[in-house]
Amino acid sequence: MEALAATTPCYRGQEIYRSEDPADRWYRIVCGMARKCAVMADGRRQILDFLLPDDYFGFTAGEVHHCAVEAVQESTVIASYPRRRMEMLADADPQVGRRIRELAFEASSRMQRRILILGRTSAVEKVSSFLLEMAERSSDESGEAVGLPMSRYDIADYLALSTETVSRALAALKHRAAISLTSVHSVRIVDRDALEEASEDGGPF
Amino acid sequence: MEALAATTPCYRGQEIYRSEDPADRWYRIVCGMARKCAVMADGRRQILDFLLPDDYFGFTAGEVHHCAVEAVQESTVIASYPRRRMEMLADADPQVGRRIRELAFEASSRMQRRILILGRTSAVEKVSSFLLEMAERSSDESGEAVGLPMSRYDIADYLALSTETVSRALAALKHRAAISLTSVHSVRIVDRDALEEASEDGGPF
DNA sequence: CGTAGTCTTGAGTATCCTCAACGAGGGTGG
DNA sequence: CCACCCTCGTTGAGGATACTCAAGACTACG
Repeated sequence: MEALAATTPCYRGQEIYRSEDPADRWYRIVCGMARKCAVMADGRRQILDFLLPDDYFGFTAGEVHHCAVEAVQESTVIASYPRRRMEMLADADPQVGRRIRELAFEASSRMQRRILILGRTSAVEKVSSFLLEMAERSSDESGEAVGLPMSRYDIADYLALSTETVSRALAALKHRAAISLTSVHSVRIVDRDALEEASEDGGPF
Repeated sequence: MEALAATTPCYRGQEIYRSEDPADRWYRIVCGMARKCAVMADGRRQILDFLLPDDYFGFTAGEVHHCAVEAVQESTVIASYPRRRMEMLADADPQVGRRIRELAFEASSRMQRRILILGRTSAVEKVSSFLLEMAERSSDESGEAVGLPMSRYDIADYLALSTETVSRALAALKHRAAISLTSVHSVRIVDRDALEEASEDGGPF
């Protein structure tokens, strides 16, 4: 598989593909971060997923993409695979075919987890769940410090909230001593139990 | 594929599988309707998907299911396929393997559409989008009558709203002459343009 | 060091949720 | 066949939450 891969460095904000582009390649994040987004008729943007290292994306049954993917960080590196040749490879090699199926199932599971987060009612619940998700996925484990390279606006579009509400929810969690903001784009989980509790019942105070 | 299928009739509310059950079969709705749901720690329920005829489900990369599936309608019929043997079949027959991949990609796309609906901000937008989605998926085209066999509570858990708000949104759409309620569980789309406008459409897919 | 963009905080308003009561079907048993 | 009950659906009033608008603080970058 990797023999067919092409790696591309991307600058901050670069579009890896756009909505309606032909879906003739599959992709994987090598390092950095990207966002999968859709723009609605009225101009509002919705972020469907943040893509982290080793996440695959660009899979579709049809011939075109239905959303865009853009690099979030400077120096994000993308590996891409020619779709037709990968499909031929999957047809020829059951092991590859099985791996692709698993990747597709995982993508589906990730979307389901997203729905569970969006289904949470309060803003604090959403933001807490988001932080726990990012902590688990980035799996730095470096003292529970979680990098949030995306903007607050990105987070808001991801959680279907306003930027102000995201800010306020972070402030509330900080006030509860569940997290601390080491910098604007780096959160440290101080009290994981408190954060998990906030992600479940989120009730104020 | 179909040679290995077992078909099972289900009564209303019957569990096809539960959360944490071993994931050793794949499924397809033959007729009727089912709901995929997750229960959170505090007892609240979230409906991740409504499953309509010819929808496949039960795919997962892991060994257990992470949510439950229950029949919504009386006399829902489910076809199920032994996972191991299907995987062997997919390994042996590239055509089958390709089909399974496509089904997985489609499941992922459906989840993405769900996220776009949940990301909509107002209740009327959510309900309008939901009705349009159901109309498209059931594809009756019988005078634009859409069957809603699930309860209002189910719809509420699907859209992350309260039952009362779902009722009010339906009443509002009725008042705008976008829909009419032929019965409690059947909606007729009177003015599709008005409904699409209410959903602030433009979402891709 | 200055500027532009991002982030935070505040005040007021709109929306949705909670609580509550009432009405409509669908079964069941008398 | 009717009365009854139980669930589900609708409607209303009040309160909580998040959004909008606005201004100030901070950061990144030239």
